Amino acid sequence: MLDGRYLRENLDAIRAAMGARGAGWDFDRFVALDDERRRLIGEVESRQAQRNEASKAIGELMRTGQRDEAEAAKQQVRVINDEIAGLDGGLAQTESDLREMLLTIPNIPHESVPVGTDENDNVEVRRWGTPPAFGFEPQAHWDLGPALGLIDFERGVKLAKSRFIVLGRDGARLNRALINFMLDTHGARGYREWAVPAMANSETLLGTGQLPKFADDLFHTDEGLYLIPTAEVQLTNLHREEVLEADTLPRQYCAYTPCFREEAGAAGRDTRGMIRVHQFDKVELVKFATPETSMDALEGMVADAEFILQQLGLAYRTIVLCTGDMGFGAAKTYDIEVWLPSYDNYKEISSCSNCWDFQARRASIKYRSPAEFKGSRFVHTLNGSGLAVGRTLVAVLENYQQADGSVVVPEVLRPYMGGQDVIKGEA
RNA sequence: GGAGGGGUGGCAGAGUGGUUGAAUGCGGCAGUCUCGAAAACUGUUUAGCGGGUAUCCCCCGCUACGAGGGUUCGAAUCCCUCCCCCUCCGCCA
Repeated sequence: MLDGRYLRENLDAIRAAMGARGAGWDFDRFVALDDERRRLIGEVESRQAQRNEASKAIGELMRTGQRDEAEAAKQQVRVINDEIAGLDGGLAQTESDLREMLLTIPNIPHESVPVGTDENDNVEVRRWGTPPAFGFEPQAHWDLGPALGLIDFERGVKLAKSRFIVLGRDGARLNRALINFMLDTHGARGYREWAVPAMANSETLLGTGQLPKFADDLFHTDEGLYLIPTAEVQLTNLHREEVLEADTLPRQYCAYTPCFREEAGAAGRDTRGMIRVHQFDKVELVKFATPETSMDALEGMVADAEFILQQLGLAYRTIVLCTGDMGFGAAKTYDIEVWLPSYDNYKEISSCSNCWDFQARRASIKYRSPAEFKGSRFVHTLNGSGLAVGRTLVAVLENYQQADGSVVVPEVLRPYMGGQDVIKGEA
């Protein structure tokens, strides 16, 4: 959510920013609603002041026994109250319209973000590693995984529905090894670990921006709860409606959770394999930072996510998303893409964003620094995958496969696999 | 799930319809004292919104005592619904 006052005072700049994003928004309606809102507030408040004054006087009249005068005054206040009620109705409607508008306007791109219309305008910033050269025809994970008994697509469908998978044997162990490796690695680099609910309420989803605009992407229960699409939701909302002390910033959090996505509108995309499924595991990174440091914090977070891939020896490239390709709440986003032989290309495995004060304003997450300023200010929130575990598992299988159909376990994972160095099919 | 109790400022805890945004205590901040600190004493200490001035300095007003509705001239105080917490019972990993 953007600040209504800031919006009002920077209409032209924000109009241009939304143009760069390719996001349509009715600025004229906003201005009209905002003017109307302030006019009504003025009217309502002046009458409320009258009423408070009169009520106080009535109390005095009652105490001194002037009943007739009191009754007359009461009648006057009733009239005022009727007026207030009438104005209030209009004000409530105007404010809810306004709030709805503010909740659906996307974030303003940071000045360092390249302007563009879609993913073709994203800019690669670096590459690391070399895609493996196989002396044989490499298999895609959707062939390799089932052959080794690691991934079972059919049973995933049997247990739930399509786009759910089952991991078996060393697939399950490798998945768990990746989770533990990622958590331990980030933990050693200054991220505090949390375990959070896999379900969240609507206030929480509103705070991070999944609601109200993207309800179709979420699974929900008939009790009004939603399955989380990412731990970002929970880690960021840990501090919803809180004021943090500046000397505790930046805060760096991480958590492993399953993630659930309806993937409405993704029919036909990535249908093969486990690249796009309804449930996957992810280790998430979240930071709370001051406005002065948040851009550096973003670079650091990207480096932390990249470090996992470096440790795993997986080739990747990092790109910065252009204005037209960024997510709703992001001011700047880097995607990290890992090399996947089956795609003969790089495929997204992490997305790290600085949301600026966009989520903080929605969720009311502030910080105070008495030595620097009075009161409190909104923090900046950042989030990034560190990494998507399912896709990492795919990348390990495909990049580490051998001519005989086995898979070498990356060295850093072996301690998490009981020393196992190769994955073979069942004997 | 059943029965009962309760949700007030950073914390503790008063307040059951009329200058109560809210006593008191603790904590925090500032000052006096001190070489400095402690103690003591004095003062101060919520947030959001609207307007003025103008821009984070102050002034005026409105709103907020779990959330939402209602009664009333007026509600932290009365009524209804919901949420949450505590105690006991039941159930359960």
